[in-house]
Amino acid sequence: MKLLVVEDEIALQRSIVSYLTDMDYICEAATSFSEALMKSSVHEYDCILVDITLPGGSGLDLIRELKQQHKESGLIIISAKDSLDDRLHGLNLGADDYLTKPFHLSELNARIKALLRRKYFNGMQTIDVEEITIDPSRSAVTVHGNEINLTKSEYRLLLYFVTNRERVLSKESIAEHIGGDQSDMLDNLDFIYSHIKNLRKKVLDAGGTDYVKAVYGMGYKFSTV
Amino acid sequence: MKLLVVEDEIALQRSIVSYLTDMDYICEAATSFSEALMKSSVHEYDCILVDITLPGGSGLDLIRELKQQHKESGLIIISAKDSLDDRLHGLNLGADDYLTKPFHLSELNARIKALLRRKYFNGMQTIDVEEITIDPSRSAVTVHGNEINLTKSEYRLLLYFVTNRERVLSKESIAEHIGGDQSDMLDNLDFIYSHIKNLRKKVLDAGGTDYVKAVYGMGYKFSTV
DNA sequence: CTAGATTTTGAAAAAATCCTGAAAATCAGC
DNA sequence: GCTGATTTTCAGGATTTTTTCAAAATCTAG
Repeated sequence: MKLLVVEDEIALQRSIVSYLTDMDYICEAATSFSEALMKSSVHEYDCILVDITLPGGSGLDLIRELKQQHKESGLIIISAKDSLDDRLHGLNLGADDYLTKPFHLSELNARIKALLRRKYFNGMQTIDVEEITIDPSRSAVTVHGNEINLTKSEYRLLLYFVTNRERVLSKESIAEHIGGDQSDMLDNLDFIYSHIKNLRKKVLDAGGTDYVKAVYGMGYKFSTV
Repeated sequence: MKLLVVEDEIALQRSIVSYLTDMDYICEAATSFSEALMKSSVHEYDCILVDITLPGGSGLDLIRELKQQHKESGLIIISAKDSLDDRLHGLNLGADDYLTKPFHLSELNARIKALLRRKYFNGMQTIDVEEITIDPSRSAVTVHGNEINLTKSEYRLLLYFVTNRERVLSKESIAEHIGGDQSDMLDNLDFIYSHIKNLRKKVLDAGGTDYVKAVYGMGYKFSTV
């Protein structure tokens, strides 16, 4: 399996490449958009990792280009940004998964493995967490294969959770990711409770497990471990 | 943690330095443009506070210089002006945060804390001290690999300790770091005893060592030597 | 060694947070 | 404009954490 790592922070790039090489992947690296495009036009990669916070142009454009050039390559976004728009945008442009910095290399490895398995075994572009599957292109969610009906807020909430697994997410940041654009509504975050309650209920009613754990005083964590 | 305070109003400079020293930061001060550049070229500071209304040259130029000189230092602008332009300008030149006069010292402290946290903990995978491992991205703490469950205050306390190893931390500064946001006047610091007791107990129960040493009459020191 | 100050400890009061159910407000489609 | 769905607010009770308090243990100065 051959990978391309597009990352301008040399230290991070090195540690990623080193780790993935140890995992028996064949790795190449690029530090800029142009280099990434050039390399990907010559070689065929099973999976491309892209840091969309790369300087010198929007990373999202690179994703569009890469996806056009190499429809077969899996695409994983690495981002320092914490913005829902960027993620949805990236996923809509055809990325298969994404990872928010900082991340564990083992987590990256797991994502790559999952992506390659999906890519080569069923070709579905979905985010899978245990019995929950999210299809961002359709904004559809299934539990044990049965589709459940989520409201927009619940869907955003779930997406924010599953893309930040095992992390403690503050109610403030959750509110931002549900609310969309309004950033100065710090007065009352109680509506979070309702959305979490409703999401939990729908997942449980569909026979799923409640992975949403409250972390007292800190927020919530979507934990499958 | 080492800070440089660039402020020409002596009274304000004194009160800032005095307060931040109480918070157990190591502080140095500069009263002019040239002094700031000189000091910053000799020492490496974790964070530099700049009053951009400094006489003898535009403070924004100083920011540009400082940022060129020391890309690693965090940079917080202090200004009497309340203009959006100045703020944007400063941030565009590479400042990390911005504070408008007059401000509460506790507010300044909060900004510094947040900046240092971003600077040092984002991108860092874990903080390891002997058998204790802290994963800031997950707010998780393990002792000998076993996760222990800390409350918010205990977690903040531990984080403050491990990032200031071998230094005596006053009860006042510890209280500040636990309290987080509201920080006016803390008449009674006894609650620290409870948090320290609980943190010690949880670490010991997990088979760890108690590195929290009381320094009679001075405060506490997290010492592994 | 003693006296006074400081730290430790346990327990109880106070405060904060989370969960739930239901009502009020808002939004979207017709 | 109406109607149903969605979002937000609100109040209670349950739970957890934080803070207070007082007694016991420990420490330092003199």
